[in-house]
Amino acid sequence: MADGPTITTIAERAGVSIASVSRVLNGLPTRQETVRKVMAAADELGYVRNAVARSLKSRRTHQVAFAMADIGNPAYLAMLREIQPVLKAAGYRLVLHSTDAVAADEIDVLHSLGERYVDGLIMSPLRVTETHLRMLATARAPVVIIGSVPDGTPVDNVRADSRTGVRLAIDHLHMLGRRRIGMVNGPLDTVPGAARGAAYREALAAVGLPYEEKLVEIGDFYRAEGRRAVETLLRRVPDIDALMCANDLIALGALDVLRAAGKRVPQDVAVVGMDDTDLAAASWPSLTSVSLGSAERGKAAAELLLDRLQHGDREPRLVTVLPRLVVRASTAGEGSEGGRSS
Amino acid sequence: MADGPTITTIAERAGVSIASVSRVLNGLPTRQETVRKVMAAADELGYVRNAVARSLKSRRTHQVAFAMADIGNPAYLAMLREIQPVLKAAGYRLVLHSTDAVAADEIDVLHSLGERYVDGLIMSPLRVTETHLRMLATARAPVVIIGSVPDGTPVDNVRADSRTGVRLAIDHLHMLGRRRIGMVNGPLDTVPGAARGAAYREALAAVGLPYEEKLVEIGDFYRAEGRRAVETLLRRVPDIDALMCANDLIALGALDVLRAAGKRVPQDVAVVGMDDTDLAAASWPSLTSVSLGSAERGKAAAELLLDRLQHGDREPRLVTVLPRLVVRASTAGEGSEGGRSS
DNA sequence: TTGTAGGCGTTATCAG
DNA sequence: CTGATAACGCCTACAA
Repeated sequence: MADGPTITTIAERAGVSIASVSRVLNGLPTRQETVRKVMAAADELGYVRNAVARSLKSRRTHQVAFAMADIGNPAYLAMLREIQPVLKAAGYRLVLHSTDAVAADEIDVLHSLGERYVDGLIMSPLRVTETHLRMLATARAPVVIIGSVPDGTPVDNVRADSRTGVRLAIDHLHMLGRRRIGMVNGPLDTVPGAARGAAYREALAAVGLPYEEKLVEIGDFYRAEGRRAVETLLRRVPDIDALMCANDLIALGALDVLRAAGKRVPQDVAVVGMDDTDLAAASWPSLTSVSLGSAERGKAAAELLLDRLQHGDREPRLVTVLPRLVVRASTAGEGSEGGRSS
Repeated sequence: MADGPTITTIAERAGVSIASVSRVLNGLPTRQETVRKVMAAADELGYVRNAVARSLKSRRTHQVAFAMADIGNPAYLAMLREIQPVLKAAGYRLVLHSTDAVAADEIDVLHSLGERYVDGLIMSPLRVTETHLRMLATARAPVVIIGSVPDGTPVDNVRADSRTGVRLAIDHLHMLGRRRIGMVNGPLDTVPGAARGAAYREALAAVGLPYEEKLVEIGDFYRAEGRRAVETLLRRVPDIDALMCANDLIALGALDVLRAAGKRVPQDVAVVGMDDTDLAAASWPSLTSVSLGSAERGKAAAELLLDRLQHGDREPRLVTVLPRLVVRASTAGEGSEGGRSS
């Protein structure tokens, strides 16, 4: 752990100037003899370039940050799994932030962009405040937002279409004959919470079902909250026959509660989740879920960012990923597993 | 995205020297009037410290790297979930690497430590080669290894005890009356593969069962490989009555195949996984699994590293995390879920 | 082809 | 208390 050699050390050892060392190290035209001497010295000393000094000079860190709302949510991990290799292939390191959906932490990340320790940022905020927008407008490095931002915000944006997603789920449940379809949502002041709540209402209308407040319960996007919410809902509407859950974690909480209450899934109550995470396929019974394309969104975000890092300014771009209903046992019964329809 | 202000910009604006600006920004004793002027200028300009320049000078980046073998394996994600908050709380950023268990990539990470873009490294190698050891011995920043390294390697080390873990599982299966207990392992040239293979043999001996080669199948630590291996095993030994799988992904693959083959779990074949990932609790049937304490190991690793970053040199330390058998439906039958015993 | 020197943005030393 | 000034390690004109 001794202090490492620098180009100065090498220069002395090889009996040349630091400029020559730098040239050799960067493959610039140099006399063979000099190249040899420098390489030899570098090898013997076990020289490794100092990335920090290099960044200071070049104004590029070859690092990109990914700020996710909740590192414990497999939907974000699915994004991470796609983002990482794309960046790695392009020679970028990935710096991770978990903001726990705390707006202040997100602002913090945005702020720290100014510190220039990364060349760009991919961010997935749950709430988008005025402050977010102001900071995005003045960010000192390219930002890609996974989630929705108002039109005109000068950043690249990758969106899910949870509205259509909810619609697919409700149609499915309706076709299965369900008529008392409840919704377990996350906070309404979050972007996804608001979108999914509105979509639920719309989708019910589309199939001719009335919207009833008693069928809706708001919690948070975690499994424990899902349990709590479904307990409440079940007490209020004992004969509820379907549950549209705003994400898979909530849906798993629902399965827990239903099992404990002796309700059969899907015979008594059908359950649909959202995000189609690994957990959906592995749960018991396996969970019908609306895929919002977490993986695709992650990949698209990484590619948008890379493109901007490489080709600089251009119009902000918007990518929308289409949802897909993945039908499994929690709505389709024992027999049919893994069927897919769009 | 214009070029940001530097302390020089501020100095000009405030009519003081850059030295004074630096002092104010770092809270060193300064005249009130100067403080005011500098802060005002900094605010107006929206100044943010340049982390790169700061690192060059201070020789600290406040970044730590985590190199995991497979970002798609929930066991590593469980570690990540613990590591991240610990580092964050201490003011460190986390840089992520996924090496996909390719030794060359791991060497690469170790090598890039010399670039000094991080202050330390947590690494979880599947294979430990001579080169690994040589590089660990000369690493230019503190390294914590999650996994086993030979005694005497000058790094902090957090270990699981998969030997005892396998033993717990085999005892459990034996007590349930299983006598043809197969093993689906990962590559034997990996540290965990070797350990678990040997442990299986030992554990069988301990309960008085013979070791039979036909009961063992080697694949890789992925679900698809688990499927393949179990298909082979099932063809070779149709009346096998239990499967010890080297991790949860393999075990899920086993469940897939058994279901397709019309075998009931656990009545016909009992299945045990390892790592006790989220997937184990959520699978169908839920999976009995040996917890090797992924979360605890991650946390311990982060704490060891922080401690070393803060208190410098000391003897390398070894932390061993104890395994725990988590019994679920895949061995205990429909009725009993989530029981725990050590 | 090579070396000298300046600068990237900070921090820290040392006179004033 | 403040202002020059010299590092930190590297890259790159520019001059030799």
